[in-house]
Amino acid sequence: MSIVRPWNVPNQNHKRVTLHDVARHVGVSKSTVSLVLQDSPSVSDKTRERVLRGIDEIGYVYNRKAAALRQHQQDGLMGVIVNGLNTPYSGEILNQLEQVALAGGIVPMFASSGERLEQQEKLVRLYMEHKVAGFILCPVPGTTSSVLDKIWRNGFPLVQLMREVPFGQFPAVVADNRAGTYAATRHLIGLGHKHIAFVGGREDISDYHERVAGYRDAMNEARLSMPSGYVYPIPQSRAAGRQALKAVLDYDARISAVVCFSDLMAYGVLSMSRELGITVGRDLAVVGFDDLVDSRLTYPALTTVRVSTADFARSAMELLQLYIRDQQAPLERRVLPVTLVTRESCGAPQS
Amino acid sequence: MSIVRPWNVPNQNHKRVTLHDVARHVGVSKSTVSLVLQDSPSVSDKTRERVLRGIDEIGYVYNRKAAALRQHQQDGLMGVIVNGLNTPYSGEILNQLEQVALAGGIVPMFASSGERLEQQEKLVRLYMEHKVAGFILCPVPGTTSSVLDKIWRNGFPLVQLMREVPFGQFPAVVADNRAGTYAATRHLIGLGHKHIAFVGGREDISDYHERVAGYRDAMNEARLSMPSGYVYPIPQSRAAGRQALKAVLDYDARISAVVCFSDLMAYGVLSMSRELGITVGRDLAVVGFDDLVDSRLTYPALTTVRVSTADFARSAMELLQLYIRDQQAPLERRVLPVTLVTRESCGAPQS
DNA sequence: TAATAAATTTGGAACGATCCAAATTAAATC
DNA sequence: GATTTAATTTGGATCGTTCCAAATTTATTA
Repeated sequence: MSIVRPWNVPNQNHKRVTLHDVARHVGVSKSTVSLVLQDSPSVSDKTRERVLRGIDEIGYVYNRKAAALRQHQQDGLMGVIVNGLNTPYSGEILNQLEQVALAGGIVPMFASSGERLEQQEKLVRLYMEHKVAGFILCPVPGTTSSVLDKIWRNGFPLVQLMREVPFGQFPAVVADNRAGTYAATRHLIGLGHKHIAFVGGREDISDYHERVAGYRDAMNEARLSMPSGYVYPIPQSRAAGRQALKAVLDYDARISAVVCFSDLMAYGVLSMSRELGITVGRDLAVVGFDDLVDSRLTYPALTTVRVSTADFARSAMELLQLYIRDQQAPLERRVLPVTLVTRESCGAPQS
Repeated sequence: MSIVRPWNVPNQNHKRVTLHDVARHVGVSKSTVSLVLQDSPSVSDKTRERVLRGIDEIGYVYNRKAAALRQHQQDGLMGVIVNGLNTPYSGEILNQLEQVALAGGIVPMFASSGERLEQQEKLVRLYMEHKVAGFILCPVPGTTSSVLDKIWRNGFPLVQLMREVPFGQFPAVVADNRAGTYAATRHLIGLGHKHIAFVGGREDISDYHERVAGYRDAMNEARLSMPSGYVYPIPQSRAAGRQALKAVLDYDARISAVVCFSDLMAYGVLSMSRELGITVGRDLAVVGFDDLVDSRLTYPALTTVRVSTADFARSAMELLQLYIRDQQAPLERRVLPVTLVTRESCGAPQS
């Protein structure tokens, strides 16, 4: 396993301006310049001023690699691995994470696993080589706790985002999935629906089971029957949503409501409804999950379960920061609250 | 200007396994281990084998920082700064860029400027401190060529993506914006429209002017009049699209077609049309720009100008690689071809 | 087998910052 | 002005690699 060489880069000739150069230019020692950089109180205002000016004059750029080398490890990078860069929900989370991270002086490195185990592994290794301070990770289905354990034991703290590895003892920030679909399903039941399907999600990911459980809770509570064909798992995408609607209606034409694993799935359901001549909000009720920004502008506007992406980001960063400070800190698992936001897609009066 | 400290991280105690440890464990010199890592041909198969095993046994992780320090500079990072992480178009580009980059052994660092100059500047400085090999940058409106010049003169090659700084002599990859809106407008004219508006875009960004120019070209060619209110620039978002439609219809109720600066704007236009009881495809023709994945599933499906995000990514990386190899390489500016994809939103038969 | 050539392996000097203890300078006290 | 004390400044040693010239081992040839 030899190292990956980034392209074929000629050893850069461009002579680097170093701390030493600044020192010489200003006429002090390199130690002094270093002290100024980390604004130590033990340097006089006069010299600080002079050094600062000198830095500007010769265009010095701080070298974090050299610094990190000396001060044993990390230089303010953080690895964030999500399932996809171009899925709308990830986009919103990334955006939030970036803001929180930069505010804390941390530079996030985002990447997507594409739901592929070997890609995830490759990224993890690469990021470890770059000595990230820690990982925020949305584990690919099939990730074993031994994979996470290897990361952790190498000295890299990690927090799981959105999903969890089964039986693993690692920090995580997840939505209250069960409560979300429970509320959604209850809402539909309250509107008089009797035949309610659940579509989308992958059976090998933790959040799927939680969301199905919430749906089942509500259905059982109302003593409504759920034949096997009412639950239709499928990896999420708009296209899958289209397919799923067709599948459940084929199974039982009486189905008058579907709770979707995600908004993305719901978009597909909406699209297929149009194609089948079904009017959503009247003939069919649809609930999503996530509350993407698009969801208030779909036609009809989508009733959905909201999870705050800002909360996700903030909680994840807080936890990660905790474990970076102290890897031995007690294990914490945060469950974020969800709220049902009713719009037009269920035909109910808007909230 | 003192350096930004990433949180308050205790000097990591976790004893690092170094190349030296591997050497001692295997019983060779550190130089040999280093040679194995870079799979040099001058090491015998037997020792290579032994070293590789040793690396596994004691769980060594390559330290790119140390390496980069010695080999004068970069360690395979690349800075990518786009305008937003959560805009659909960026998501698609990021996704493509990541794939191309990783395939080349480069780890991309994505960030968003949020269209704010000072944020862009901060990111650039941060990335320079991390010694990225180069930048791919979608310049914030208002970016002067002197800003880019500073980056370039510091030894960091850069390629502009999607937009260009005025009068700057820097490499760029842009879409053939003018041809795109020209084709879109001609399409509408061909369908018999006489009152055609152009909505969206910021006047301080290069692509806006190009797209408006394409629209004007077609209008002039057909001798159609364009009173000032027909062109309605506004920073893009769905909400802006809604507002824009209202504005142009207020200005002239005869307007029967709008070419939008982007698909995102078009989504807003679609949404507002519904609200106003206007049937798109019959009463109003709408054309977008970008061809987001969503655009084939909107209602009605959006006619739009496609620019391949894969082409964008590949071209940008090729150029960057070129300049990383040789900063003196002749200036290149790539204009990517566009194609009009006709769907339902103009009422024309689908292509 | 000795001499030569080729193939491997190796120690030590970088790289550019930080940290520490020691040296210098300035301020405060007698 | 001499001492003590506090405030600044400073030279090395160090972090974990790579690179180089030199040393060692192995293979080839006379």
